[in-house]
Amino acid sequence: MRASQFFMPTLREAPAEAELPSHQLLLRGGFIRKLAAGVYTYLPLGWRVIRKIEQIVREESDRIGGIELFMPALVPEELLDETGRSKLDILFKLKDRHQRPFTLGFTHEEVITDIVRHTVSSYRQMPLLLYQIQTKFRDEPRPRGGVIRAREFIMYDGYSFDTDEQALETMYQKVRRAYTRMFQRMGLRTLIVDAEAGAIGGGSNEEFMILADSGEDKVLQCDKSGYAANAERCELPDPKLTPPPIDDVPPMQKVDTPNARTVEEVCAFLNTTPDRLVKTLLMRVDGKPVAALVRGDRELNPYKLMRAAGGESVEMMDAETIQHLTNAPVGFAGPVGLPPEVPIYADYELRGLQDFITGANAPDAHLIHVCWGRDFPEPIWADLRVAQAGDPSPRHPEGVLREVRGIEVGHIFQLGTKYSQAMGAMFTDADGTQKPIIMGCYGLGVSRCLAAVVEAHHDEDGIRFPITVAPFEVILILVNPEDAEQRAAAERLYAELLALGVEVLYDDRDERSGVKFKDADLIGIPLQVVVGRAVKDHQVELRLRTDKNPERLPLDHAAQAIAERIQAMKAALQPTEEV
RNA sequence: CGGGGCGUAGCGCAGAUGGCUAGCGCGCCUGCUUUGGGUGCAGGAGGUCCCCGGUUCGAGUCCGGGCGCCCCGACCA
Repeated sequence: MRASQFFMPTLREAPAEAELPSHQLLLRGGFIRKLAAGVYTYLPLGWRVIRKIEQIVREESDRIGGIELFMPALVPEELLDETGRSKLDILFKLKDRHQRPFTLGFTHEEVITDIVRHTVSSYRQMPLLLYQIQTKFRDEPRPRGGVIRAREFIMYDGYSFDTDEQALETMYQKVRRAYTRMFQRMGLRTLIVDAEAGAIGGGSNEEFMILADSGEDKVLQCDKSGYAANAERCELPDPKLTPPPIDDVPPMQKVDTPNARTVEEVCAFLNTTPDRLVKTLLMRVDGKPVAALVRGDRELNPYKLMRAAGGESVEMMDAETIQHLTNAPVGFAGPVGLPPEVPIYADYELRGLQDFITGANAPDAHLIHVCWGRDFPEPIWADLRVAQAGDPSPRHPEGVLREVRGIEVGHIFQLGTKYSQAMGAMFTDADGTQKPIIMGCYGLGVSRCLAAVVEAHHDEDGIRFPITVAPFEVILILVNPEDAEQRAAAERLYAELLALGVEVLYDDRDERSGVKFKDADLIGIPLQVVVGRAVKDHQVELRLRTDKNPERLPLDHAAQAIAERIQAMKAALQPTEEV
């Protein structure tokens, strides 16, 4: 491609709207352009990278037997009614001319399950792995960081169908290895972490994170074992604390705490510290009221409560019900005197705490000298609090959790029968019985990977693309277009590189050399070939975007040498993981 | 949805206390110049000052309402 004929509007200054390096560089380099919040055009350079990423994802999916198809972006809302997901607030909704409600596809479990329930009826038709690469629509509450979190974005989504849990596990592990290979090929070093399933649901699931300080997700990593988990999922061990003796604890006593609702306010009022307080959170698990106790300086992880209570959904209780249950406004709930039908769960840590302060279930009042087992029944002990850096590892006795930040680029799920059950996707097994199909689903953010690659590979001059996803492999810089000798050499080398199948961007623009060098660095092409003054010696210069020391090549052999160099650079990104 | 910030030329910005033809840098166009890291000189084009309403002799500037965008948090596949 000749740069003079190409469309690459680079910017000297970064637009003020961009803060993350990847966002700034993609904008400046002419890879993307914003149309609305979280809605982006992929300009030619960006689109070339997207297509490279897609191709890697395709090849690795096909390698493990995946079959590509393409589903509609328009999804009838009633299909999502079957699983209850039509209620999700991130859906873009619209109506057709007959006022029939549609949504724009945000993920396609229902659509693929609809196809499969009408076409797969025998165990002989499985295992099956179907996938697509398609634009997804999610009306995110807060789009962020350019294409990192967009409202319209390109996603790979794969769906597997198996006859039993064992087969699903085999499939899941295959996809997991394929993902590892995909990211390796893109030059992304990923960390696989345990995760929350969110709106997708189902059983065990893992996220692929690339580590970056700008990442949205908090990841906790054990420094002794290989355990790593999204902070929202991270388990904590039962410290097996011995309850302190309560013989000398004075009787429970009600004290007035006017307008003191938050932990800070109560502590200030009673002149104590948050670790002497026990917070009582009233929640609903599968719609039923549940109380959760955590220490005042801790945070409840609602998903942990949900799992401890054996439920599938969890939400905060509304203020009205809290008022009704506790006879007090929000802020004064406590475990003492709750209706017996409200089960009380408490974090493991509280087993080692007695003589604490809680809400009194009365307006403007708290209780002091409270003891569990004495003033209210012994609660159900469970791991309930949000893990944080410095907490003990759940997998190693001496391990400590450390916090890192990550960008989630992939998420894989063992769904089980969540969708097949809800939508009636059944098959006949070898023994003639009807069973629900066992599903898995696998998402990978293609457009997010574009940003992630830049986030992981840049310096102060611009992007440093790994050769496997670079928009071009080589940029051929003609220093002085007026110089006939240079021009002839560049034209010749350009033709030779094209003939060898090299993806080359030939900067033949009528610009000063400085502009060309700056642009070359900015857009991050991994190999720069400079046709300049060395032409007098029948030589050109080859330099790497990552190492500016030039190497001189004789013009006659330059094309071949460059092609070989590209092969070597690609080989270095070949995945090590086998499937 | 809560908190903070911003909206003036394609991009980055300046335009106290209301006042004349609304500025600067970059980019763009023309000519010359220059050709190994965003060259220099000269000339030029380009604006519903986010929108609506109000106050005023007069509003980019003040007031009211709205919209858009960014950041932090909540949320998140």
